Amino acid sequence: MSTAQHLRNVPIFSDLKDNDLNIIAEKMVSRYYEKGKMILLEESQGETFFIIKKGAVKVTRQSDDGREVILAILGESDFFGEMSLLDGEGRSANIVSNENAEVLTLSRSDFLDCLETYPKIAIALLEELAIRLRKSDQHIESLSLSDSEHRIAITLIRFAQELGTIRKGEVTIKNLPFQQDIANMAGTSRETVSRTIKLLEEKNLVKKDKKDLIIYNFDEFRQLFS
Amino acid sequence: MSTAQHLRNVPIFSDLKDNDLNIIAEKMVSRYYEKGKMILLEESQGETFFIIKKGAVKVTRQSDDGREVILAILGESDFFGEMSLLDGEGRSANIVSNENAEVLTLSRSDFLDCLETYPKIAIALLEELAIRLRKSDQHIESLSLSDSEHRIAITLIRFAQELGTIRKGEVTIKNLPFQQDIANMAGTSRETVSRTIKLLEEKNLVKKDKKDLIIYNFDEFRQLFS
DNA sequence: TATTTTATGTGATAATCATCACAACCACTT
DNA sequence: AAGTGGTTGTGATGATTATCACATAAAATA
Repeated sequence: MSTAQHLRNVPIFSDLKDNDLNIIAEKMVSRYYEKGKMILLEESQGETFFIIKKGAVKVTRQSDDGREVILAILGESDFFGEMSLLDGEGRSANIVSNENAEVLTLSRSDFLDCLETYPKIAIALLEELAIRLRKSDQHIESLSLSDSEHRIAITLIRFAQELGTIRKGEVTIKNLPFQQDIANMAGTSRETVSRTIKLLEEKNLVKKDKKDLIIYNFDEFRQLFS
Repeated sequence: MSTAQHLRNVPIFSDLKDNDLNIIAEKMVSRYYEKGKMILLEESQGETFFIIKKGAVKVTRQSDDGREVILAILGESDFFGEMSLLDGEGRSANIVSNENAEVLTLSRSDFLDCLETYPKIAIALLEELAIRLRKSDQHIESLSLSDSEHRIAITLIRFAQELGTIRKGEVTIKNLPFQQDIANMAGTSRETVSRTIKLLEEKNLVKKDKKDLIIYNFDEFRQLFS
């Protein structure tokens, strides 16, 4: 698939004419990262905008003693790196490839030019940031007000929404992330995730199937926990 | 002061020519809210963009059982309401006036027109959303990784940055919010806030002075807790 | 297949912190 | 000055959950 065709799937570019899309596509450069590689380092200067062509990345923040929070897991057609381009501050999060990943990159100046030249892109980007802000707000609420069972359930809901496939009300999360990663998203410990998933199984709300997790009744599950 | 002059102080409008500013100013309508009034209700449809002319508002989310999280406290020249205008979703937060407040409002269509007509506004707005997203990320990190003392200290730092005045490294937060509000921002209980501030006083890091709070050495304080 | 590494399950224990229950305090109002 | 409503201080208690310490399982590598 050509670069332009990939861009077509990215929400912020989907409004553009083929012609304009090609112009942008030509400015983009592909890069590859092996699993576990650091793509962006916290505190470094942000000079690049990234679009995920293939694979997935983790957006994390780390404390001095090495514990990490996972702010988000991004997948194909998602983008990142825009924040420090927009406000000029340094990076505030680390980005690590979660699988072998291929990304398209755009330089700072090309990115900013795009925004000036195509107001539609700026508006679509605003929309995307609003969605992310909304998710962050929910995340903050759940960390502040919920106990660990709820926080973990909400984290599973997030995964279901981003990576799940639905079949008659039953959602299957293929390749559920490691318990440690779930814990880092839910703001709890790995052991608590283990115990809580067992608990949810005992309540007949979910079932583990090898590397997958099935939520029997997604609507009910959401009702229960959010 | 005229409406246009007020707009001049709002970051997203500050790049405009006087002429354009006046055109926008004419479309805006003033509204007043007494202390404690609900300005925007969660779940209602978002149809208006607001700029705070005078006073302050709390951005909150509430759980079924009535507990609330404070996501932010906004003051003069800050704005809100843009999220559901941008992504078309319903409101995700409540907005309550924290003091008697006066706001300027712009209708959905006028707001969206602005963005189309003046790309500079869209870009400035992107910048502002990026800053907010960054703050949210920090908030999430602190809720996930820190104990209550750190979370409360970080909340005080947020207040110091938004409402504080500096004098030779010493920051005074005038009119420190109620302990209950601090607790709702820090994701802890009112009692813990009381005990923790006492603890910080015993460590000679801060001092209470009637309704104000003084942080003796702001840089050191930040170093210690973030 | 055997071996090593990585991930998960589970009990026991201790630490943190929310909650309850008041007392004390402060700022207004009457 | 006394009363009232809202805010803050503080002890006692119990619940939740992190942490430690392994056992088990599964995956990767030799």
